[in-house]
Amino acid sequence: MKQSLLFTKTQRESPSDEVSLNAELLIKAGYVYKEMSGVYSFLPLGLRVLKKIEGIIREEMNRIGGTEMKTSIFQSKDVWDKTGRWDDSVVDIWFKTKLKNGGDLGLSFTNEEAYANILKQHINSYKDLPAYPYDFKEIFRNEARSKSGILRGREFFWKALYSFSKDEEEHNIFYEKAKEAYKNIFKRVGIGHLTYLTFASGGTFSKYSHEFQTLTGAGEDTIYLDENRGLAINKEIYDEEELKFLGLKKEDLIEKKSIEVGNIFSLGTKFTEPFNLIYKDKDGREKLVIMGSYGIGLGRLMGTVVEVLSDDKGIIWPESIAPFKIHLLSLGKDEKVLQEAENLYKELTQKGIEVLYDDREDVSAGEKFADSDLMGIPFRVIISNRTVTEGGYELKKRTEEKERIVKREELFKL
RNA sequence: CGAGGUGUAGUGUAACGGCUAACAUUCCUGUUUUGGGAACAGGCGACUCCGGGUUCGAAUCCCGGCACCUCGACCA
Repeated sequence: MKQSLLFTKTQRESPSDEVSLNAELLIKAGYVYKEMSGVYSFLPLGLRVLKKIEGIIREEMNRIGGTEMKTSIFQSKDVWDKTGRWDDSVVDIWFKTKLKNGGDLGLSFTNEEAYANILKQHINSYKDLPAYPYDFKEIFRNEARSKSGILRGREFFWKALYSFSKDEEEHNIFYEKAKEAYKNIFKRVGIGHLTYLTFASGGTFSKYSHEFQTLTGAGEDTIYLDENRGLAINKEIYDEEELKFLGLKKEDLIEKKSIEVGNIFSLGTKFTEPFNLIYKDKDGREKLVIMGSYGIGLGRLMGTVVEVLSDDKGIIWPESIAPFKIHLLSLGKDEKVLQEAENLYKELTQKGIEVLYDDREDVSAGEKFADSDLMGIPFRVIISNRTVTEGGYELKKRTEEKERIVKREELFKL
């Protein structure tokens, strides 16, 4: 993409109504626009990052047998009455409205009931199981207070997968696979080294759920971490008894602030029972389906990466989720420079390499550098009078201080 | 929802109860410039969050509302 066609503009000053680092940088660099508290629009650059994250999650979900679909954001009262979760005294974060004919309508705040209801139409036999449907979707929660930029919003984009299994054993096998898939996801988006499997409250059907907590001061959770074992326990359930049960020693644990970037949960028959979601086993006996849920907030994940991987100049995207791989800058308006930059842009683009080409002719070098640092694209390639004279291109990684001259072969090898 | 704070051009800030609401940046025009947010000149851009009140006079004081931020409560 040519930067002259990118309508978004960087800002020098931080917005006065944002304190959190992720929002500050994403707004300054033109990735997101704040509509209202807890509600952000994703601009072209922001959407590209979100799509990259989506792609990684999709690959990992498909690899463990996930089948993607798209469920509606609109939810009917009837479905949610089955579990009692339509009731405002049970769930107070619904956004609800009325249809023209007076009927009730709610906007999805989670998906368990919707999935159980849909699967009810299709699951009859043990031959139909297991099933691992999932979707990417907007979720709406009327939070009393949103905070921390895009880390906790009233509208957010998530991936939710629900597992439907014949029995506990089959469920547990998938649950472990999901755990590994989640580890892969966080590793691939660049925060694996700071993300820990964390034991958290499990509810009625299992002793624990598992959260994936990324260490950052911007987080709203407190965990007790055993760094050597790579395990943590959420403060919510932290006590002597739990520690003993998990085999964790108090003296090995350190208290850390963290943000929950994902969670996986065994639901047992909590949602299948109200929907009478049953199947016939080999002997013709009816059994309730065992369910599990697996969620990741994509916007939160994106914000967490910014929190954890930025410096005083701006964002530092990992290659895997950067909006572009290369930021190509032309300096000055010398004909030769512009021509060479244009050629390189075309060539790289034709090879399928994502390039943001800063082709603005009337912008000073310093401003281009500052913009580039702020946006955080992994590789910067500069074409200027200097490089034209010397031959080759100037290459600098966002994570490195010094640039170096590379020949075209070397660049294309990258 | 409880507590505290803040609302002024697109953005960031300033202005004693008193002149045409100022400065920087962005943007536009022109000249000059091009390796770390360049220089000069000129210009556009604000019902000072909304509604009411006090006052000869309100961005400024008072009341009510709304919005935003922070702490807490809440939070699969």
